[in-house]
Amino acid sequence: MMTTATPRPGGRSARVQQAVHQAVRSLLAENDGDRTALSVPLVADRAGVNSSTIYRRWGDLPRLLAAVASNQMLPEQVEDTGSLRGDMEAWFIPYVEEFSSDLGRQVLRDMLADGAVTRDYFALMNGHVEELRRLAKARGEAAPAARDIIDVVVAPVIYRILFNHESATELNVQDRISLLLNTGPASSRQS
Amino acid sequence: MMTTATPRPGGRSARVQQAVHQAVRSLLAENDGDRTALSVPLVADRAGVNSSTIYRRWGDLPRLLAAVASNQMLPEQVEDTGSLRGDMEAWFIPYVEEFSSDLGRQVLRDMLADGAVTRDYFALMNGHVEELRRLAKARGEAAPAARDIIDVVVAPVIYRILFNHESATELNVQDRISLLLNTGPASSRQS
DNA sequence: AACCAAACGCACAATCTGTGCATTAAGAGG
DNA sequence: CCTCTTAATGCACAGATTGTGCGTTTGGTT
Repeated sequence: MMTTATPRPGGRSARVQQAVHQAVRSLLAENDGDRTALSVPLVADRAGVNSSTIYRRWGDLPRLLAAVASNQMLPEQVEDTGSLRGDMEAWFIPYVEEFSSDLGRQVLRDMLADGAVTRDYFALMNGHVEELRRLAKARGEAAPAARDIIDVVVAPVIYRILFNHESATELNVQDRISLLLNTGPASSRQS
Repeated sequence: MMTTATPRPGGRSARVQQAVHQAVRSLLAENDGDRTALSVPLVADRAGVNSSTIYRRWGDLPRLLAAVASNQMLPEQVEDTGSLRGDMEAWFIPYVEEFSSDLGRQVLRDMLADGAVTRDYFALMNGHVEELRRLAKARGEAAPAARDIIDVVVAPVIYRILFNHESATELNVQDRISLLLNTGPASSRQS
């Protein structure tokens, strides 16, 4: 995906990458996402691979973790459910469910450690948002600007996950979608 | 601040903490925020302190970096400029200027590595937001809910800094504040 | 002045990092 | 099927880092 494009996608390279990624995931799960419990040699042993391979392909542990994270965090493909609201819920709610957990939050943070990976990921997210809009327009629905979808729905949710460890229920994703689509509770309650 | 509360605030402990924090900051600045260029012994030497001291007080390098970051990221105190808009601009714009830079973004990420520190920081941020509202209400102004201030202004800005490396000018903080205060461009441009 | 607990420095074994050099395997072309 | 080419991997190892047991120092207290 947004890992290093392998010139030989079917061969040993691919097997090694899969083994290493799997090793990272299982080790993280075993230690509840504690980074200090991981090391390059540990991952290498678990993957049945030499440490030097990891150093060469990924540079260091944080970047390996970032690569694994970005693969794990791919949101589901956008699907046509018949309405923009439906599409957004089907696309974003499972995503939030997964990454608002303790382990999911750690995965998010791992990805943030590598700036290049993170930007690629943002671009991918943006692509999915554009796809949502394309589907809506094809149905004749009005669609908010991509920028607004990010700013009103995605950003506050991710921000609150990262900074305040909020759970999926606290985050109230459906309300945020309603807010975006101008059909929910008032957007700015003054007091 | 939100580092370990020292039972002996005036003594050697305080001096050591200051020396270590300063050492981290200067080393990070010298290496443009490259974490791989730092290590516990390096910081210890620079601070004129033994490595074991750092291991004991902070546990490991990521947590030390998180502690330093959270101290560095304190937003200015909220001040009364005569209007909510003015208060918000005076409070948030310099903050964004500082942390939208490459180095600032790295500091943000360092803080995120420690969940406890991050939550404390969120609480502090929330406190400042409440202070903004208190001042506004004391002047007889209407004030948006704290939750909305975070979701409309703070979250999108921080999200875009973290995930898309946007610069202060791209972020358009003033427009976001206008959006919050319902006096700016339409909140949701449909197309 | 004497005491106590917290904080620190020292020393050191275990582990990890990262790189030169040899070896293997995937894919291309005959 | 065989050979060739080269990217990818394994091996070995010097240097650096991690993290802890133990003795010493410091600062607040009585």
